[in-house]
Amino acid sequence: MVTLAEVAQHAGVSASTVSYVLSGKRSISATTRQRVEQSIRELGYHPNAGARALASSRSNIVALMIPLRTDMYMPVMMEISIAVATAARGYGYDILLLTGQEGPDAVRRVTGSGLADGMILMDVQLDDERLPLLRTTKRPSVLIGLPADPSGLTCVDLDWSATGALCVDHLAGLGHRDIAVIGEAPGVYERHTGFAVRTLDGLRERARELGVRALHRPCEAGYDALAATLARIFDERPATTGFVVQNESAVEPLLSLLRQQGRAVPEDVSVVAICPDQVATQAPVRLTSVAIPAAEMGRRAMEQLVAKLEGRGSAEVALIAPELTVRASTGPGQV
Amino acid sequence: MVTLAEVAQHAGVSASTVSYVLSGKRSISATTRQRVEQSIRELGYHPNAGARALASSRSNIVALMIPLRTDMYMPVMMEISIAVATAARGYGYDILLLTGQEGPDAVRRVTGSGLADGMILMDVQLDDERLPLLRTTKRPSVLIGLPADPSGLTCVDLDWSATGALCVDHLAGLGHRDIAVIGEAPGVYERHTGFAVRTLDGLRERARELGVRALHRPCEAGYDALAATLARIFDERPATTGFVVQNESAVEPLLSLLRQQGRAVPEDVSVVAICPDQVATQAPVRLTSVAIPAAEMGRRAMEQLVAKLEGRGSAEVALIAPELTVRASTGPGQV
DNA sequence: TTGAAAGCGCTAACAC
DNA sequence: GTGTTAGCGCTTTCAA
Repeated sequence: MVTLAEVAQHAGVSASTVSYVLSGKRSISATTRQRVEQSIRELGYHPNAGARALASSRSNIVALMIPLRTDMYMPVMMEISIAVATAARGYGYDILLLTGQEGPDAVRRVTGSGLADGMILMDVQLDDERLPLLRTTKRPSVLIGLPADPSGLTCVDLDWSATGALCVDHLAGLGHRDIAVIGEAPGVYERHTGFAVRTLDGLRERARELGVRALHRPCEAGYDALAATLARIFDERPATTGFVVQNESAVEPLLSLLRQQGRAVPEDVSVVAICPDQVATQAPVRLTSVAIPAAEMGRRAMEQLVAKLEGRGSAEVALIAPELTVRASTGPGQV
Repeated sequence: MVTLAEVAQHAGVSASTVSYVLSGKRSISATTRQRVEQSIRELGYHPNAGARALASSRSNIVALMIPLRTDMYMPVMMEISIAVATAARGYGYDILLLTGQEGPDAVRRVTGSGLADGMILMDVQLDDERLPLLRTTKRPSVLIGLPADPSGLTCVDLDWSATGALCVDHLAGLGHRDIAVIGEAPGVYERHTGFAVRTLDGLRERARELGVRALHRPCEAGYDALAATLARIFDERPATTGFVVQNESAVEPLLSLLRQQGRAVPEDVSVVAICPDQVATQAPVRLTSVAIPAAEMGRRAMEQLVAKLEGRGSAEVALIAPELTVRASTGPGQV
């Protein structure tokens, strides 16, 4: 293993000079720099991460806590993770992957050991049990998601409440008066997962304002579960002409079933989805949808974290405005 | 920040004693151990990761390289990652998440800096450019996937070749003579991704042995792409009665289209899928399928890696035998 | 069963 | 612009 001292000797300079060439923390003459860089290349030197972390008390690692659950839509989680990791490398950080299984203990462990300089948390619940810890730790953190009380925390999230409202706006604007919401699995609401609850709240409030009826039904993954849910909906509200779907695994089954039942989309029934664009555009009917900007969320979370790590930036909530793209699944309701 | 020295002082013992209590590498009297553990708890001590890594030259971190691409089925990647991370914690390791974007350089960086003690690589191509490096590095690694030449490497994978053969066996056994294979996106084959190529090879060979005709068509994600692919297949081989699908995003569209065309599954046409059980059981027709044992692959990869890290275990290929579960999507072919 | 002490490789004062 | 050096907090001989 090549050490900094060996590089220094090879280049005929002192250890600190090599260190400063690497960090750029003080000016170095062009010739010295070149000599050092040459030696580094020739010897194949790589700075030792542990020694660096010990001496500088910075690991250049950021922890990312992902959910362990299987009722969340994995591609979105994955896209966020990849965006975080990619952005992190751009700032010189690596990502430590933590699953939610350790819960708050993981925060303590990572934070206490100096393993990571900061952390990003996904799958935030309204009353998340990790929050008290985050507020007291000196290590910076960023949430992807918005808890009930974000005070003292930095959060990045889609504005889910506005997303719900936007869906109603669109359908109501087209003349739909009876809307059904096909939601995430029941467990998601039972855990008080922020995005699902807020979407519903925003949607219901706007519906009330506009005098539209909104019926919400959670739905497990799979064709059969959706079939049952759909049957119940038409049973309770036969006049339903508009659907809002916030459940990726329900999208295809829904379209398929409506078709089988002879309900044409968008002539008889309109569907708005809250899902990644990829899902919306790959469905049998191109779906009018509010996109989930997974990559942007990941990227912005990392940006915020770096700002905090560098002493800039502070506790704040950054909500991304939802955008609804009209495609082929929505049309006029009753005239 | 609490240090080991402070704990030692508080407990009235030497630093080395505290260290040995923590590592268990030498016997400690019960009373001493209790005193030390008490102090650790009272002071809220967490060993510093950097110092540990520096002194022991082991970071207790394992790198996991995941693909950056979006044409792989994310839920499987995610499930593998979670299984790896979960297993890792059980062995006292944390996971460093690397995306494929840095390519071989990531291997060099992580390996050279001592950031990770070993690594696990996903999305392995037959002629993967990272392999030469892995063979020469002293740091242990495990591939999830099987390259063309696995010599000197440790690999864990589903036996994809046997998987392909198994699908043909099943369909041929039911009397189908004309089989169509709906595969992954073209790019997956163009990159020579191991699992896709091997599945196809195994399938074709068995088809030849059994005198069955097999037509392979790659397929991009999405409803429209599948519709085009399906049309071509029936155009070229109108007598096709059996399908093998190795493309999760094609499953629902396929069933939906067959239904629309009046081809009943399994009465007119049989479908075997190669996909996670979750996909197979949630489809509108419960699919006969060969499961992708994502969690098992992740767990076993981590097991192998730990074995190598501890000096046990060595280069070897561990193939998981495929299992075909008969469900409702396959039935007798022409009589 | 325990202690003392020499590093591990790097960073960042502090000197010049 | 560059060199010297004192740690960073832990592991692990060596010695008792």
